[in-house]
This record gives sequence, structure tokens and C-alpha cells, in this order.
Amino acid sequence: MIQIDYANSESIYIQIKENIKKLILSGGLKPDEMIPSVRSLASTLAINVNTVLRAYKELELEGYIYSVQGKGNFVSGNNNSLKEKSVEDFKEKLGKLVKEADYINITLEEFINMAKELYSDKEER
Amino acid sequence: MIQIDYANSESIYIQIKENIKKLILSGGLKPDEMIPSVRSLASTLAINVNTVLRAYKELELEGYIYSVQGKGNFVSGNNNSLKEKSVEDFKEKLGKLVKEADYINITLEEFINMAKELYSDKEER
DNA sequence: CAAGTGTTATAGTACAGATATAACACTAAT
DNA sequence: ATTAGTGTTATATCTGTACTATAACACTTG
Repeated sequence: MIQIDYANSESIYIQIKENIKKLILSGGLKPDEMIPSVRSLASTLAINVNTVLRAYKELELEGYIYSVQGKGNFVSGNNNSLKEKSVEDFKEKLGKLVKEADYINITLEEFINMAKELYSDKEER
Repeated sequence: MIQIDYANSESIYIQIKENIKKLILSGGLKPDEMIPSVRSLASTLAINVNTVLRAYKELELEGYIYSVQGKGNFVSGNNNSLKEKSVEDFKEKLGKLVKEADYINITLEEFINMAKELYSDKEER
């Protein structure tokens, strides 16, 4: 369900966060569905409880999950605002990339062609 | 010429690298043009010489600049391979973004529309 | 009550980034 | 030759972040 890549330079708790965010946004995790307990995930991934806790706490702050004492952590109900926020985040990243394209003189047409290509690559999986 | 943003989470030496890369790729710095000496840049930015040195050393390794003992650091002559490489890097980033778009169910059409919008925003500057 | 859950707190380790300082080597101008 | 400006190398230190280790406390469910 959740995987850590030690070759990845991102820190463990960030990887856990991203992993769960993606699962929630893609629909792999449904609202009010329980996610692994801090202890079980820590044990599965062979990491410390506090590392998982940190990821979960930030996910809670960002509205992706909610935690209930003695019961566990659950996916938030309101996906809509989350989706909106993630689209905004996405747009910001795209904006940066467009700016970068500018530096190396990539035109809009070239940009779109690359995107089309990458999209179709994706579907060939 | 070069600016450090302490609010940016990127480390100082990375910011220096990116700054200079952009200047070179955009043509703001011409081949064989001298860039600020390690000492002067360190003094201007109120940072340590070693931090600048680290950025310059990596830029040299990546082929963007070359250094001459006693004279200074200069922009590399061969921009072509650099441009190619930067386009490749760019494509990789775009690929990641496309993957991310997938998670939040952004279609190719939506993606292209956003890109068009951001490109035109850019021109309105 | 016991087992499983989240929570809080503290201390310790490891590493990366940045600093401080110094010494050495080369180049160009005087 | 001297001086000022350049890059280079080396070492030690400080700081913050990530992660670990451990423990204790609080809540929920069977």
C-alpha cells in the first residue's frame, strides 16, 4: 500500500505523505476509510513510530485525514476542497515549469507536443 | 545579478547554481564572459566563500562554467550540449508533472489549456 | 482488564548546509 | 619584486532537520 524508496532523496515522512495524498486523490482510499495505524505502518516499513506520526500529523493539518484517539486515522470526507487545493498546487508547479521552459527557449507548441507525447506514453503502460 | 531568497527552502548554493544556469541558458551571460569571483559574490551576498565555491565547482562539473587559477570563473563556450541536457532535464520534470496530473484526474486537454494560459500570462509581463 | 489505538515528551545519532579561518598557488598590474 | 585580486585546499565548528529510541499517558473496544 505504501512504499519507501531509500534511493529517493525525499525524506521518509514526506514520502509517506505523498503516497497517502495520491491514494486519497486518486480514489484508492475512500472517505472515512481507515488507514494503517501509526504502529502497524511503522512496523511494516521498519521505521520509527514518530516518523509515521509526523507524516500523519501533517496530513491532518492539511485536511487529508483525521485522527481519533484510540481508534485510528481516517480519510477525510470532504474531497472537494482538497481536490481544488491540489489543482492549485499543480497549477503553481506548472507555472514554474513554464517559466523554466522560457529560459531554455521552449515554445508553447513544443511544450504542448512534449506533454501530448508524455500523456500517450502513460497510456501505453 | 544573483539573488538569494532565504524564504526559499532550497539551499543557498543550489540557488546560486540555478541562478547562474538560467542566466547562461537564457543568454544573459555570454560564452567566455567572466562571472563574479567567489570572494566578491560571497561578499555581495553576505555568505561564506566556501558556499559560493561549492556552487561554482558543481557548475564546472556540469559544464556550465570553467575556472582559471588566478583569473576567475567564466561561462563555457559550448552551449549546445548544455541546452540539450537542459531540455532533457526539463522533459523529465514535465513527465513527473504529467504523472501527477493523472493522480488528480487532470486530462490532457485541461493540462494544455492551463499551459496556454500560463504562457500568455507570461507574455503580459 | 487487556489489547490496540493515538499522543506527548525527551534524548541521542547522523548528516547536510553553512560558517570561520587559514594557508597555498596563480595572474596581472605596478 | 611587490601587491592585489583571483582560485584552491583543508580543517574545525555550528546549526537545523530527519530519524531513531524509549517511555509514559490517554482513549476505545471487546
